[in-house]
Amino acid sequence: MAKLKENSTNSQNRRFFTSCDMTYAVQIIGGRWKILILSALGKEAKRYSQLKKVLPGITERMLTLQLREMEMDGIVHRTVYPEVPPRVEYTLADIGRELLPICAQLHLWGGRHRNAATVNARGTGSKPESQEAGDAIPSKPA
Amino acid sequence: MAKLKENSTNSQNRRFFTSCDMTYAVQIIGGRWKILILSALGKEAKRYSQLKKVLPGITERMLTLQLREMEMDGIVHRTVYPEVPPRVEYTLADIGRELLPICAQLHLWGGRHRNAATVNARGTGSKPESQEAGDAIPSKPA
DNA sequence: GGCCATACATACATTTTTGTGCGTACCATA
DNA sequence: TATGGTACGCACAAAAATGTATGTATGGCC
Repeated sequence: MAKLKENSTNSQNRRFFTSCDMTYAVQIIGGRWKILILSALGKEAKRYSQLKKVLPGITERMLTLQLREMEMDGIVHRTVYPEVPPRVEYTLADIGRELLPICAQLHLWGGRHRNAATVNARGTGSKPESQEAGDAIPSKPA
Repeated sequence: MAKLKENSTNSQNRRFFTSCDMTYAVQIIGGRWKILILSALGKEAKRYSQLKKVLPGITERMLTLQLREMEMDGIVHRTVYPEVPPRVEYTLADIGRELLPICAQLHLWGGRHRNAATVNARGTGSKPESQEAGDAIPSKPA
């Protein structure tokens, strides 16, 4: 009960963020899995189960949710083949594909920076090994 | 009680994310305020109170937290002038400055995309007006 | 003394994100 | 009949992010 605070700072900010081009973009690639999925699909279309394999540690729920959001955001396409064991393929839309170079730059920046910054401990273990996340990361975006 | 699950998928994923260059980068610019602060500081050094003015709706707590994190991540510098009313100036570090072009691209992408995508309702109100967030957004990054 | 401003800190509450565990429809194959 | 695979859906739970409210130290000014 008490107050539902529909007009709290939180709500207002949320409204603002979707109205700012930059934060809007960050909301779309933000979160734990979005860019990884993006990169994974950057190489080629993949089906649900393939994405699961490629993304280490993602749960089915998260994969579904993220894909749904990305679909709503118009950066991936979803194609259902009404076959016997169901088959669903995910593809990058054009606007999604436009994000790939940005991902690549983030990847480069991350690499450079992590070597420079001497482990300022934001994770738990933080061994500075650059695991490449399967084929999730586009080594050559173009 | 029950289990604290130190080795839950969550923890493992967190570890993975800091070991992947790309997600590492996203963690740094991700969140509600990071890029806005980044962009704001991209133009010129600013002090705490100035940032507050420039960032619509941010709370002092959030501003402090974000700045602290960005400091730890080595993308901003913090300079304290031991004056009578305290004065603290925040500057972009070099690695922070390297993010500016990426921000600019995100900004561009966001602009293009939001015009194309016909409001798929991720926010509350979602009027497609592109507010420029004060001077937070670098219109010409170079 | 009382009030102002700055740049926070701290306890607490709420919201959002992410994860856990289980179930389902379909048909095939053993 | 039992089991297996695909691509999810759903209820619940834990964790992380964000917001609210209040306090603090300093010295100047009235």
